[in-house]
Amino acid sequence: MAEQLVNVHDLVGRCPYATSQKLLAGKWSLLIMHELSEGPVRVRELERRLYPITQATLTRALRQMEDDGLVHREVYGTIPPKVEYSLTEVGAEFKAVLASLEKWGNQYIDYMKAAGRI
Amino acid sequence: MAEQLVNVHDLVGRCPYATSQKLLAGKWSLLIMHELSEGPVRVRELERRLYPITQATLTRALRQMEDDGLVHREVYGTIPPKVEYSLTEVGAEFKAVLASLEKWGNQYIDYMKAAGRI
DNA sequence: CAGAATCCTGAGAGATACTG
DNA sequence: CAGTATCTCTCAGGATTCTG
Repeated sequence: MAEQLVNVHDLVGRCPYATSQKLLAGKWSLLIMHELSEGPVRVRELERRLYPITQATLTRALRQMEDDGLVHREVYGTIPPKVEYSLTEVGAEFKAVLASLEKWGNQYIDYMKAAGRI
Repeated sequence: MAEQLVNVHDLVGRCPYATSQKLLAGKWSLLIMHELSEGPVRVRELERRLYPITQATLTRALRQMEDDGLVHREVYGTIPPKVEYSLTEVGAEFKAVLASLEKWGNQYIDYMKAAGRI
């Protein structure tokens, strides 16, 4: 019996780690999830908070995340236009991850500072 | 008073989210953390589990993570060579994040399947 | 077995200008 | 204000070869 080598790319949609990696791959997705974690935010406001992200990049990221089912896009038919992004149901569940990530991130920062590596 | 725009890149080393994003940015870091979460693993074994990662890419990633203080490299002066990677103290703390990520990842997969989007 | 050294490619992100 | 359309460019990652 030859050893079977599993291609990890094929695990997206099956393995929670491979899937998460894919979803969070971008340079901005994690930060966007965090910004939306406390409620809907308008595009312009996101742009400010994520400075120096560019409009094109932000739009691309948000659309991708919408396709991935993480965020919801709410369009108000007003002039001037108003669009708010918020977390979907599954997206909101991600807040648990954000919480543990925040905790660990702070531990990490403290640790590295104490070790003089920051 | 002009509005101050904070550059999120400057938050690395201060904000837990910006910092985590930076650390997990790579295509493989999250998966490597997971593979090492249950104990030391030899390079060759990592290569197999992370197929189709290339040797050069794996080495680069591991060295970066070593610099970041996430993993430890143990060299056994034997012939043939044997090198094991393991999580450092802070690296091991990351297992809490992996746990919540695993939970969420599975929720996500189930949710998307139920919605027929996978 | 582990990894160094090269070269190369492509996808993602930045910059810019324009529209309803 | 939100979004589209291009174009450019960087660099992370892939492929390959070589060594102790």
